[in-house]
Amino acid sequence: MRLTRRLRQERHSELTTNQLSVLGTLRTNGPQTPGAIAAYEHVQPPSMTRTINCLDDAGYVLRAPDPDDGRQIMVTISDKGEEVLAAERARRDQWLAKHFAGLSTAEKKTLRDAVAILERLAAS
Amino acid sequence: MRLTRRLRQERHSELTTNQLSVLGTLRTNGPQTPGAIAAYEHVQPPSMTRTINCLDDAGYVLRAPDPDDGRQIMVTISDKGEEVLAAERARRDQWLAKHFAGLSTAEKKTLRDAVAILERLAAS
DNA sequence: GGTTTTAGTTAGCAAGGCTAATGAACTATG
DNA sequence: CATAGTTCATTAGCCTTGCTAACTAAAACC
Repeated sequence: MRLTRRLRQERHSELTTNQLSVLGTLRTNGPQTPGAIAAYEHVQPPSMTRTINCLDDAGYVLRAPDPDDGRQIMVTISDKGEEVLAAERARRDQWLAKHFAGLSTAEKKTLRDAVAILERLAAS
Repeated sequence: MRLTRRLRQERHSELTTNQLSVLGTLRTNGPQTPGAIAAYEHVQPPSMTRTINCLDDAGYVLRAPDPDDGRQIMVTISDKGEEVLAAERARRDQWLAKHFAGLSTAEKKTLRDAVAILERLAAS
């Protein structure tokens, strides 16, 4: 919890950390249905619907009906979404460069390794 | 974000992860003023006031005026708070035992080392 | 003794969790 | 093929928890 809030302090874009996370998922994994995004982000579908609404209203994502299955909807990141994500990434790189400067090579490797392990635990 | 929400799913007590975090801080670091807790948890004082109100109303913490400085207030974990924290810890131990069973000794060491590094980054 | 600073709180706003319920589209079964 | 069940997204309504701005009371400082 402390780490999450520490990172929230670094956000300076117009988007929240949640919204950036969803946008990053769309960029990395490609267009997804709301249900798939919700599962990946570990929230219930209604929570994701609301986040997608915010992103949609502001033009960061696009909704398109699935031609094969009328129940499903594909969510895609828009050009505007790509731009804001790139800007945030640049800012994050600066932050990382500044704070990782004080870490040794071994410490950086420890963090990289830990990320892989935690990704697995989070997905389980 | 994904990891935070993954962990939220494991909560089964009557308290939220935020409230448990504050309670854990009080147990580990002893009685604190609201301002000190807010700084440690990386939130603004009004946010912490509200969380403490919730915990206070439910009897998990106690507020006591500071005899030396009339502006300050000391927040202390109550017996009920200790109990719920112990119960949550037992549940967490079960979860860890289950999910860490699939990790090697080296992987567990990596996670322990990473925690120390991240604590430093969060505090900076 | 009056001004400034500091600590905690109150008020009000927005984001984002959740469950329950709804509606539309797909699937399966008799 | 019709009907019943399932699945997906959404809506509605609740609560917690961030925030800033404003307020009160106590302390500190000319």
